[in-house]
Amino acid sequence: MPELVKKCPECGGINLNWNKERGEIICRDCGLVIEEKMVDFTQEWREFDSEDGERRRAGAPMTYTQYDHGLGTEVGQKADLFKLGGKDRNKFFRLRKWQYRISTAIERNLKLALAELKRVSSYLKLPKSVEEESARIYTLAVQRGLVRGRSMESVVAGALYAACRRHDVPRTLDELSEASGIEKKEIGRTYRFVTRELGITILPSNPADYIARFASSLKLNAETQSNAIEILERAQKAELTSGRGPTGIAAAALYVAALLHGEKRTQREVADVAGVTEVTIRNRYKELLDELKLEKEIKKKKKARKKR
DNA sequence: AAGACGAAAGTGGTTGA
DNA sequence: TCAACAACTTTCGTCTT
Repeated sequence: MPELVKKCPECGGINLNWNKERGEIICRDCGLVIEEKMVDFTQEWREFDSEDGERRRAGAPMTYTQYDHGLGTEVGQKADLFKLGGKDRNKFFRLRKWQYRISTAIERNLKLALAELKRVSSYLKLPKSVEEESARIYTLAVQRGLVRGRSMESVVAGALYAACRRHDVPRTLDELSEASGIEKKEIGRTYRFVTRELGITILPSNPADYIARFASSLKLNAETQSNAIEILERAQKAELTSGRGPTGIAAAALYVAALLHGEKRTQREVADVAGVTEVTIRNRYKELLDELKLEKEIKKKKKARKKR
């Protein structure tokens, strides 16, 4: 936990939960997401085998976010020139030419793409692990020639979207779209294409993964939030969730939970943060009421309000 | 007047013949 | 490759608070 944040600015509670993977600090008392999208400060050593503890002294960790995996060697250093005699100097130029040739179109493409990837990733403040994963996916995509016929940016966005999903830090297509400037449709298309071609299996994202983020932007308290998750679990048991958009379900669960806790939000407000329409919320909401027998509770609430 | 509700038509994607 | 289909959106009129 970084030292900067010790208390929750909302309720003053010190019971904070730092979720490194998601880059979030969540107040257990009031549910406020204090440092959403915070960068992950932990180092990534996972490229190394842990059997040999000394190994980490061998250099910086290999990383996919450097276009040559951080292992590149420059042949063209000027200082070396003066150490060489005439013959060797020819050799030097030959080597340099060779080096130039192998820095193929692929590598140049990668260099550009990874710059773009970093840009978008930092705009969304995604954890390093996700950035790494998406860089890996993009690299594979380039090697398989999947970028041909598609814009580099859209493939980058697709890779990021996939990586987010794999790490259970889902971002909506809308968010990716805003960050990358690529149309939602296009991102979805390349995302599907790339994952299919690379044989990457991605489970449908869990609606619960969206709750914390949505609840935070709606400024709902922790009780409401955990209630929403509870509703979600019941919905899953009633098989209301399969085939539906996870964001819509999450939004509806939050909407109901907010009603039940007397922190009513309009359908529009909830719809906006979840990136769905009111109609979808209504449909999910209705299903929730039907299947989970929540009508009574809602009616109770209404009566309670009338009394006042 | 704003919010909630629901019907109807349209969109983009999946599936199965 | 095409048609049927499900989920979701857009739009719009009506009812409720």
